[in-house]
Amino acid sequence: MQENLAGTSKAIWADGRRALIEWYRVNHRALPWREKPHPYAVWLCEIIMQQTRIEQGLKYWHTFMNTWADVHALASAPLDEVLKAWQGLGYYSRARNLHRAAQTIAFERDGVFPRSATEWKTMPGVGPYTAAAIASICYNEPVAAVDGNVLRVISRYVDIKDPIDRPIGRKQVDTFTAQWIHPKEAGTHNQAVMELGALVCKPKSPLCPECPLESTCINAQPALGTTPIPPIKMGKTKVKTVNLIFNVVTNGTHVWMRKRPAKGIWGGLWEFPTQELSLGSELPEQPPSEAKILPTAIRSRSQWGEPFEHILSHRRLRCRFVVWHIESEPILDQGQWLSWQEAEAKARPRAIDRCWERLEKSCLTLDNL
DNA sequence: AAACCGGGGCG
DNA sequence: CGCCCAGGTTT
Repeated sequence: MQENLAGTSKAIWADGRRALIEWYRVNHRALPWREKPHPYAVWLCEIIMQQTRIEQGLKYWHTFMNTWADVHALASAPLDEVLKAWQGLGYYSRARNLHRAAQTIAFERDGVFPRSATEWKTMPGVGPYTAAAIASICYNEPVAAVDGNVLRVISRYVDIKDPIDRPIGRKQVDTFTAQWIHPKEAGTHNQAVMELGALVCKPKSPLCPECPLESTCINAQPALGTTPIPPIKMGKTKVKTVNLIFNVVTNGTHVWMRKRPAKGIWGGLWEFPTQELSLGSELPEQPPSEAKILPTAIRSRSQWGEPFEHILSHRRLRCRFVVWHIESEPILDQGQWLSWQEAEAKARPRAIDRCWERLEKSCLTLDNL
């Protein structure tokens, strides 16, 4: 593959690069951080957009920019408020790392952003892709930003036969892009490859006839709807099924909630006390025994919510909540009483939010208890 | 090298 | 229902 970069093919890749950048200037989507790239806006955007579609992340980016206009404001905000603004986006460690990096930049670097990709990589939450993206977009440092789009586009373009989700295929993409990156317009070039992947070189049914790289692409398809072409991928880790019972303990005005530990799934978010049922067991038809969850409750009564499913990338959650109306304070391991209004203001996982919606629908919150 | 870590959208 | 998304961190 490296030898393809030498000799005659080198001129071909250069032609493709020129055509690609020209295509980008005409066809790129207008995104707010593209007009005048500022490190804060670009960094924030890159963190939010990790494993996230632009359309989904865009409103979060606006919320963050409007709420915390610069790195000092973000660094001074309570982490809980940052997590609340992040609620619903997923991968919550991104929010915690974003906040930590903001504090480093604001308090230890006096507000001075890193400049090189190498320097950016020392920030929590900033890996090889994000560091290259920021350094190239903001400073035109000639480093290749390789994301999911780039892996797909390049593996097709230079016909990589090894799985790109394994080190062997990944290395070949890195080797090519490192030499292909435009020396003077790295930011435009990187964004052009990604934009091409999003708009033209799509995972299924790529639009080869519209592609600026068609004439130099080894895998270009003559017509639409033809045989799928690389990337070759190995694989998907198996999804495990877990049964969860969310215990909504309330005395009418307040609800018992607890904050999850900072690391692990849904780190730092608030939840109802949750029981994980043993693997393979069915979701029970009857509420769990009162003694197990509310050892000291007096005169409680319970109501089932209807079962629902919540899908994560690596888990299939079969969920059900049970509402415990109690008249005395429960003794639980951790957590605290929150008014429904206070609880509403806490950052919650989507699965807990699903319970919330159903509780509201059954008029169980606030008024109608 | 593989697992973990969310949530949404689309064919 | 499987696949993918402007990936990084931990084991």
